Amino acid sequence: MGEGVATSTNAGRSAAARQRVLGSALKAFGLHGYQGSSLAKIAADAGLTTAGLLHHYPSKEELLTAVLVERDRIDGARFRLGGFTGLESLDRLVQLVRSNAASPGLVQAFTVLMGESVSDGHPARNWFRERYPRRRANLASALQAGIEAGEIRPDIDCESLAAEIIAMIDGLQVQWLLDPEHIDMVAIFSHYIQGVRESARTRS
Amino acid sequence: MGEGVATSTNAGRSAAARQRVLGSALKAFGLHGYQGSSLAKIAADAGLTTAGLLHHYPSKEELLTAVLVERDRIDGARFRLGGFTGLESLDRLVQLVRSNAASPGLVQAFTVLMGESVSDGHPARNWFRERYPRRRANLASALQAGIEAGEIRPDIDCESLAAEIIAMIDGLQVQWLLDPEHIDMVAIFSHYIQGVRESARTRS
DNA sequence: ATTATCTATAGATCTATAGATAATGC
DNA sequence: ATTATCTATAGATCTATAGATAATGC
Repeated sequence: MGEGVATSTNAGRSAAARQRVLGSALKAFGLHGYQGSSLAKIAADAGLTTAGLLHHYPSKEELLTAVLVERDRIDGARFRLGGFTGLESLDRLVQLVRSNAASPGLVQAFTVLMGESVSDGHPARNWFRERYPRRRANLASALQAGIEAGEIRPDIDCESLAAEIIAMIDGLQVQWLLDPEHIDMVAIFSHYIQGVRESARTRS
Repeated sequence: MGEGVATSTNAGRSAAARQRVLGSALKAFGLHGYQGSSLAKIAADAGLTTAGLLHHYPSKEELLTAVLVERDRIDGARFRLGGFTGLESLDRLVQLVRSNAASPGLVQAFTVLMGESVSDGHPARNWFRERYPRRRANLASALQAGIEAGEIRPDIDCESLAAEIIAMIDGLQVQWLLDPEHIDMVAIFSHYIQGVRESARTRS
């Protein structure tokens, strides 16, 4: 307990309701996509009416934005590779994929929204457009540090390699979500990363 | 013109209308996704009313199915790698990605539907669930032929490598669609395939 | 006689707003 | 006095059906 505000205060009730709504929204978006989810069902799942939900998030678009911002907050450390550089950052990515494999619901929500987001005028489009350069830059600079440490060959194009690795993560998630029994996402990614390591490291 | 049926016959008018509807539907699904597209707008774009469209495709789901079946028909030869085996099939994939890069509308439609399809109960889900094993088996058997020809190392797991390569194609498309100026999908994929070639070929 | 297409509309949504009610805050 | 939540509903969809109309088919 001890954490957060008492639910008998207004601030506490509000914060608790907002959290429940974010959770229900993420679940609904994963199950049915953004366009396929209705505020009424999200609200009911969070124990509110539609009007009650809209008191906290004034439109469906702002609710989606709030969900994405919340993920940014929670994932803050996750994709930031905190402290891992060079070849070590590649192993760290394998760990991230492994932890994704344990959260199919989250992965499904992100994959659905990622797909929807490439359609014109989708409210998540901007978020994804900003997210990818961030992810690429993050990974690219970790790899660049590996070059400077003499661990990675200096002729590697870190930005392109980062895009390539991120594409592999995203693409494998689709096949895995559609057939988790048959596609061993962690094994395939791990094998792929072995190949990247071998071709990227300085020949000794 | 000579091709097809005269548009003054019933069969001809029908076939022409069905084709227009399929084209409008594919365009709409790419722009707004399946859930975000309305039959009224698709019908209007094809020069029909909603009821007129539903005469040809009796429900929205059946329209989506028809769009996907039509793509199967047209792409029949495309992903089938017809005749290419072993390392050559990898070069053929680079050509396919290059031709995709020239059809952003098509790629967008497929990426949106692919994303939506991982949500529960989506009408495209089954199609994608069947499509991926087909694509993987196709590519895997082309690679297997390369092993038998002594061109590819026999310890390569062709099925896993096929899943890996297909994941790369799909993942790159997302980043490319969101930022085509910045992501050179063909260059990155081509570079990736070079790496695959080098690690897969028998050492001489 | 059959087929293509239309008008009209039922019935079920869905998002969002207006305004009431009941709680906490001071 | 402010905030959380509700009831009620406006207004705009959306899919699909019923049944009419106008063309082609034989």
